Amino acid sequence: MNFSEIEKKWKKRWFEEEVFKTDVWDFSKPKFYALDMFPYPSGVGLHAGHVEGYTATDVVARMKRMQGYNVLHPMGFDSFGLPAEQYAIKTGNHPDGFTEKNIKTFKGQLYDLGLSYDWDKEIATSRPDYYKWTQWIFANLYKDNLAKLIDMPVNWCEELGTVLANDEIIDGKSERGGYPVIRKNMKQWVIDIPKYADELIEGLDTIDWPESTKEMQRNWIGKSIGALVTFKIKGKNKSFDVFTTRCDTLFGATYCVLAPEHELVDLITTKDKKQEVDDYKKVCSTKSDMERTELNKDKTGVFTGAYAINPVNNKEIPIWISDYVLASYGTGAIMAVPAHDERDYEFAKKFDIDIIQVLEEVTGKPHKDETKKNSIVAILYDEENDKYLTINWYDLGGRLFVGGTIKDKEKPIDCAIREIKEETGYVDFELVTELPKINHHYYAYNKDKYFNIECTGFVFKLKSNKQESQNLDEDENFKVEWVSKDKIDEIKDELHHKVYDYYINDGAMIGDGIHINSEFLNGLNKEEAINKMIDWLEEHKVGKRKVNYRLREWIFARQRYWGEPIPIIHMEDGSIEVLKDEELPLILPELEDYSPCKNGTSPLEKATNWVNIERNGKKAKRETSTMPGSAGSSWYFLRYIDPKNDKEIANKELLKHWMPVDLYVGGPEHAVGHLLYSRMWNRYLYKKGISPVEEPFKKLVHQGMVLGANGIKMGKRYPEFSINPNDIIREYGADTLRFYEMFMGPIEADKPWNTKGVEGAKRFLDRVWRLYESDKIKDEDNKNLEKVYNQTVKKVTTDYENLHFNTAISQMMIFINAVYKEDTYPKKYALEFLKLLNPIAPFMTEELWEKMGHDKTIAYETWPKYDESKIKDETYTMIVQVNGKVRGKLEVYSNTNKDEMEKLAKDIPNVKNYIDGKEIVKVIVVPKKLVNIVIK
RNA sequence: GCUCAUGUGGCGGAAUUGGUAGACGCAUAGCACUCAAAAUGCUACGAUCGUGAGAUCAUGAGAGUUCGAUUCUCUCCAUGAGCACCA
Repeated sequence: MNFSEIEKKWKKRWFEEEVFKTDVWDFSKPKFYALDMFPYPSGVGLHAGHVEGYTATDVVARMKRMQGYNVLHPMGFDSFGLPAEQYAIKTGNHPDGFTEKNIKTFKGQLYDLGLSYDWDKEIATSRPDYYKWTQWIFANLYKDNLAKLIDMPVNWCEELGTVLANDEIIDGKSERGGYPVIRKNMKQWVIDIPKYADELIEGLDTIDWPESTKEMQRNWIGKSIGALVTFKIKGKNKSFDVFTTRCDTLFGATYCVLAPEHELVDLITTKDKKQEVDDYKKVCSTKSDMERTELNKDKTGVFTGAYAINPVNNKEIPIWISDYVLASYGTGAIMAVPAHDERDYEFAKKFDIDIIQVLEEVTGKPHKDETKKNSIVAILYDEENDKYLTINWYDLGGRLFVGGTIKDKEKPIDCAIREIKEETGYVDFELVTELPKINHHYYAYNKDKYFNIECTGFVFKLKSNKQESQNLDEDENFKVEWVSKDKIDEIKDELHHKVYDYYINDGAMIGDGIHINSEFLNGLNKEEAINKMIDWLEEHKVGKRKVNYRLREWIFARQRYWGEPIPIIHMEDGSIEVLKDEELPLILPELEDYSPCKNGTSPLEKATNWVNIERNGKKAKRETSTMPGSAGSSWYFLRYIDPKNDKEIANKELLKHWMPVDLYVGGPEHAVGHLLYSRMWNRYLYKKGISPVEEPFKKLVHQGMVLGANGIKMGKRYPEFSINPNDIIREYGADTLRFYEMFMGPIEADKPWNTKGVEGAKRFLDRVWRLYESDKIKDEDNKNLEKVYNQTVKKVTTDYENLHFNTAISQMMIFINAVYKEDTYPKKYALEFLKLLNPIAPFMTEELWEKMGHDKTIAYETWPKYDESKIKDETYTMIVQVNGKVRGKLEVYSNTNKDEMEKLAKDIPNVKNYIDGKEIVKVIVVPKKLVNIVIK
């Protein structure tokens, strides 16, 4: 097979005859919209990962055409971006030329791959006839108050000279280039995406997307339900709100923290603390995000000297400032409950602030007749020998720590000291820490009684071995033993074990339990208490239910040249005007020098004639920021439907017919960026009556990464293991490349490249080719192939539908292997098989189709059908198990009933060996599958 | 730390309303064709024991549910992705 000749021939024919051109106005057939994430046209060209994703949609698109769908399968280019800009800076040439040249290269490669795109629908985000509408959408967002200019802290990258969005930052460094990013206050254009937060979460339930991607979007939006609580400031007629998800722990709030940037800080700080507070604020402001998170896990903060009033009990609690509270989340202020929050616990420990437990964990099972009592569990640790003091009760309860019941009016700590002395005789030790109380239910066999105890745990350190005589009751019959850590596992008692857990994990009690020290909440669990507290807060007008989101405004301005100009004019009087529809597109001006301005303003500042204009007889300046890369890609799926329309985004009737996208394939790296922004813009356009659907992408699939032959990501690091699709096409042909990439494994998985596998793919396609050149193809039937043929049609069809290309291919291999074993290959099967293979190997199947006497393309032939009755067998292999292990197989008729199956099974010699002389306990018969005989 | 995904032969992978583990391919070995090689066609191919029939073990580790678990539950380990002081 001369693949390069064949591929050349068919590329030419498909192009000249416009075989894949879609008439979008043809509504007579059902529609199918198969979309790829369009590439950024870099100079490097396509990589192996593109090939996989693009081939996948192409296979489905080709099958759908044959199934009678009108298929829209377009491609375009996300052509604004940094590399073109950097090229422009370096050479002084306009980035447009560079971009269009790269687009040409890309298109050539996409043609070479045999992808059945309708190039009539091509778009590029950097072309004015496209970005006119990006600007139009922005103008409308502005008019609808969803695009705003606000003063806000932003991620500023000095080296790139621009502001970055959160998803453009990785580990505190810029995604492109890896430069440091700091926080800085700037006037910024933002899109108010949080307004759509709830809808964007709810919409996820209606679409067929990978669960992990949906989850990522949910986390990114970060909805949390809680309450706003108002705290008054002592001695001042002021108050502040805090956001909390745990208002049930309000009785345990022992201090409050404001973010250093909080507006109230200066107003409430007392004179004596002013210097300290100012110093701290200064330190925080110079810290970058990275320093605040990565390098500074250790809590810092200062006391303001002011006190807040806890609204539930009117207690005065100190107000601190600390950078562990973020100005940008919630209200920039928190109530701290150190007993039940890790961070507050750490902070309180460091600054010696009160810790009040208001929730205790429940262990054991409650019983209706319980006796209440208070008790202690004491852990005594001998640091010198790294051993713990335990008491071994042997059969009467196993190994335990020291424990005991608190007597009347005794303090828990005194009880613990007394019990250690009485039970073990040790007297010289000191308290290390007191652990959270536990609410424990248990049954005491020796007393035949149910108890409910509130138990306090203590940890002591042994100071010396000094020992006095024990003071034991008669029934106290045990051995005192010092044991090392690994022996602690012998402690099976739930209560004692829990106490030890608290000791090991030293920290706040985060889990659920019942409330204590909380007046009207006492005895309630977390959920009940939260609801009751919110009711109480609302009733007393000191708080209310509140939902908070992690999602922030989408920063929509970049200080770069190569992006859509923002269609905004700043008037001399400070007012803002938005360009009218007929003024669009606002075209990027050409520059002498495309490099960024030193002072951090956009390169467009240099286009003075363009910037400084007169409007309505007054002086005015154009906005010089441009839009981020994700602007043009947030709506392109709408434009493909009607790309040349200069009156509107796209014709409404066409949109109504073609949306939503039926299949969208692209890399998982866009899980939150592009895929969230697109959903928001589409939702906005839906509300404007432009997009006909709430969700633009009905089904989404992520292709995995194609790794180098070493199993490591391809790239600059290991160029020797990198694969260039061009080379593969030249050496093996596009059909082989497509076939191999589809056969590698599941589309979503990361898979290493294997050149031997490519050769195997080529070998199979050659094998098919030879079969069609052989004289086996005859105009007669071959019953032997009937079953496997129908199975193959069925499996390939459903597997393509579900994007399981690897198993579809393996079925086609099974079919071809079967044909090779036969002397005749019925012509009708031979023709139908070409259709099955065509979506994956379009070039050679077109050629073979033609060789078999057709002058029209195979692309619109009718997809093969299968006959279910031909797949079903008259017989099947019945499995016979004894105690779940396969001991025999038997070919039986499909209509064999249960009794017969059992009888036949028992007659198999090997089975007999196992069951003879044994008692048969049970026989499980699964019709059409197996018989399992259970013996004793 | 949190969330999610994944873990099966020498390798890529198949099989999940729980029912023959390893389809298909790669690699390897053997046979045929050939003067020979390549190509091609056919055969074998998880491990261990056994001449064989067959047996035992085996789907990251450990437990559990079940007549039966790669598939369900719990705990742990490893890898990958995302989030990361989000109150």
